[in-house]
Amino acid sequence: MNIGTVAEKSGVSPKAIRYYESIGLVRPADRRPNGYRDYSLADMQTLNFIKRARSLGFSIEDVRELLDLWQDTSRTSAAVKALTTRHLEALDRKIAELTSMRKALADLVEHCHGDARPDCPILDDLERDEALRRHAASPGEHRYRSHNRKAPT
Amino acid sequence: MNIGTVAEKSGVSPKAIRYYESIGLVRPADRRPNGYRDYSLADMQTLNFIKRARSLGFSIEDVRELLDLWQDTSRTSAAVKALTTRHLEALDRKIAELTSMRKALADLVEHCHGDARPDCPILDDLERDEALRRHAASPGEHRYRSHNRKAPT
DNA sequence: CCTTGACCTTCCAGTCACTGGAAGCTCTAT
DNA sequence: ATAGAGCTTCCAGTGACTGGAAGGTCAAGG
Repeated sequence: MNIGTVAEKSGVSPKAIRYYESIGLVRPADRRPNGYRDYSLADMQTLNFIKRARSLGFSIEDVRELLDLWQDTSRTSAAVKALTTRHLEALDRKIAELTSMRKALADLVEHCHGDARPDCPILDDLERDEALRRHAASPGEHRYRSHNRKAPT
Repeated sequence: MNIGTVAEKSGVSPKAIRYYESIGLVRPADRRPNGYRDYSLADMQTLNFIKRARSLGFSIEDVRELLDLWQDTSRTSAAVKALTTRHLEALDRKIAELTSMRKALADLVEHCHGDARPDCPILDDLERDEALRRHAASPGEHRYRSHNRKAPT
């Protein structure tokens, strides 16, 4: 199988496949007399495995470990679970971070009139220094009243 | 103010400040006779603004636009809101993507015994090709029964 | 037989937002 | 005088590729 064929079937681009080979994630492909890479069904399975792992957000280094475990018949499921749990926890941290950003932004967007006037609570928030932002957590809408000053030059 | 001082006060590292200058995000700092950069309070306010915008997940290019809007007294709050809404939507997409990964992983982790045996539903999932994975969505636990085969060599 | 176009090859550059480190100059305190 | 901290510039590296250039190969059609 040529690289284009295996790429299409596995959903991994030819560029990515060559890249994986160059970093030693997959073993170097066999070559035909004309120099073209030649892939077997087993190679395609490996690429599918990688594709799926990547789509679950595992890093290349994680995938390297997962491939090792997959290949190793004397692995323990505990090792696989530990690796996966670690990744899951990292995902949770990332989701929490983004969700916190999302919340702050939604809050800001909600209070911006979005009209032709320049007053904007979003810019007010960005401009405000951190200590003030913490104190500004009191209830009521007055904290969104615009009090822009000229930007520093 | 030296770069180290303004870095500490703004929470932006000296490296990052120099980087921002090099890409034209902030105007070149004044220099003292000895060649050291010299920062004003206004410069620090700009750095604070950038710091806060970055912490809300805005890209550098977004921050560039936000700074322009901030500096522009004839801006409209509609423009600021549009930019922010665009970013908010991107965040939502990212969160949805990560949450979907998280769900799949949590499902997998839950069904992995995590003991000394090699059977592992996580590896089974990674190994399974996509068409099969879709079909395997039937209820019941049998779909997690391990049926590892030797890894391709 | 020749051409066209789709493949394939390698290698280099660029992405994003910095950080690390080297080599060298300046300042402050002892 | 010297030590150590802080400043300068510049180059390289990060992650996981993608884009593109320059050139070889293959299959089909005229």
